[in-house]
Amino acid sequence: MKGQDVILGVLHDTPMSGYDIKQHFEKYLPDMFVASFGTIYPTLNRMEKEGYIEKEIIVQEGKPNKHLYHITAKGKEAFQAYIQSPIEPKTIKYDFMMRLVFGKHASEEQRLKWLKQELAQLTEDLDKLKNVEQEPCLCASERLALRLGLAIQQGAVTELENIISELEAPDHKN
Amino acid sequence: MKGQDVILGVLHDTPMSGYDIKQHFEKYLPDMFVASFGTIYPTLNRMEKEGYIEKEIIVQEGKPNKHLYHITAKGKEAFQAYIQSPIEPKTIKYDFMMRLVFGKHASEEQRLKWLKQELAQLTEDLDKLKNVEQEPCLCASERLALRLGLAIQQGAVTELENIISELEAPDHKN
DNA sequence: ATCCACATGTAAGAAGTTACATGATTCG
DNA sequence: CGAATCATGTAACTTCTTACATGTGGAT
Repeated sequence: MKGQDVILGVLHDTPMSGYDIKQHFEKYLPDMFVASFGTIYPTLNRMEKEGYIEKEIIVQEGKPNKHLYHITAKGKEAFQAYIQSPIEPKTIKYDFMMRLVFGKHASEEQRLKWLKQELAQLTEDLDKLKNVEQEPCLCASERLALRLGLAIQQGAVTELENIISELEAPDHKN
Repeated sequence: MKGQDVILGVLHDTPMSGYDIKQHFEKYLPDMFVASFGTIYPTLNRMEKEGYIEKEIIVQEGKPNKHLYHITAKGKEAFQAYIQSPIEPKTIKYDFMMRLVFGKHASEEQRLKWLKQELAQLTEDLDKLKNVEQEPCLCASERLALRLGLAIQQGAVTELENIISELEAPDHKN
C-alpha cells in the first residue's frame, strides 16, 4: 500500500485537490494512513505525468487556483491491481508505547503525564471517528472499517482510563 | 523516535547483537516498532562510529562470529535525551483497514477472505503478547505497556469475530 | 536433498519528512 | 495586528525497503 494506492482510492469516487485529499485523510482515515503535503503534491504530479489522473484547474477568486484531479481508466486499472494484491502487514511506530516499555528510565510523574496526554489524544481521535459515524453516505464496507476502528479505539481509551485511575488511587503506594 | 532510540533502549540493560535485537523486537515489541536487518546493521555500525555503543566480538564455533554491542556513557546520555523529548504522534500504515474502506471495489468473498486472514493474524499477535505476559522479569512499566497492548489487541479480535459471524449468519442476505 | 536457523553485511532505489517560499482573506 | 485557513509547490535530507552476497550446521 503506497500513497498512490490510497490516493487512487479516494479519487475513484470524487475528484479532489491535494489539499482536499489531505483533509479527507485526516477526517476519514485517521490512524490508518498519514501523509504530508511534501508527499502528496509530488505524488500527484508524478501520477499525472504517468497518466493515472488528469488535472482540471478551477480558477478561484481571492484564493489560489485549485487543481482538481480526476482518475483515468489507467488509474482505475492500477487501483484494481492494488485491490487484488496481497494485503501488506501493518506497520506501526508507536512512540507512546515505547515510552511505557522504557518507563523505568523516567519518573513516576513523567509516566503519569504521558498516560494522561495519550488518553487525551485517543479520546480526541475517538470523537473524530464518532463524528464520521454520523455521516449518512457510508457504504457497508466503510461502516465495517469504522466499527472495527471504533472498537479498537474504545478499548484503548477504557483501559487507559482504568490504568490512570488505579495509579491515582490514594492507596496505590501501599 | 528513531531506530537509534529503540536500540539504545534495549541495549541499556543487556548487550546484544543485531540479530538478537531483531528477535527482541519481534518478541517483545510487536506492533510497536518494525525494523529489518537492512536498517539494524547499518544503524549499529554508525552508532559505534559515533560512540554510542561499543562492539565486543564473540568468537563462535560452527556459527558466524557474534558482534555484541554494549551501550556507552554517551549512549545513555542520548537515550535520556530521547526519554525527555516530547512524544511523537504514532504513525500507522494499516493496509487491511484500507481494503475495508475501499471494500466496495472488491467482491463479498474477497472481503470475507480479508477479514478471516486478519483475524488469524491478530490472534497470532495476541498469543505472542500472552506469552510475553508469562515472563517473570518484567518491570511495572513494561507490564502497563503489555496490559494496554493486550486490551487493544483483544478488543480488535473480539470485534472481528463478531463481524465475521454476522456476515456468515445464514440470514444475512435477507 | 532441502530448508531453516544462525549471523553479518552492502547497494540501489523508493519513500517520507522538514523547512522553505509565496500570497490573499478572514476572524478575533 | 497576528493567526489561521486556503492553496501549491521545491529542495535537501533522512530513512527504510528490497534484493543480493556469503557460509555453516542441524533437522526432516
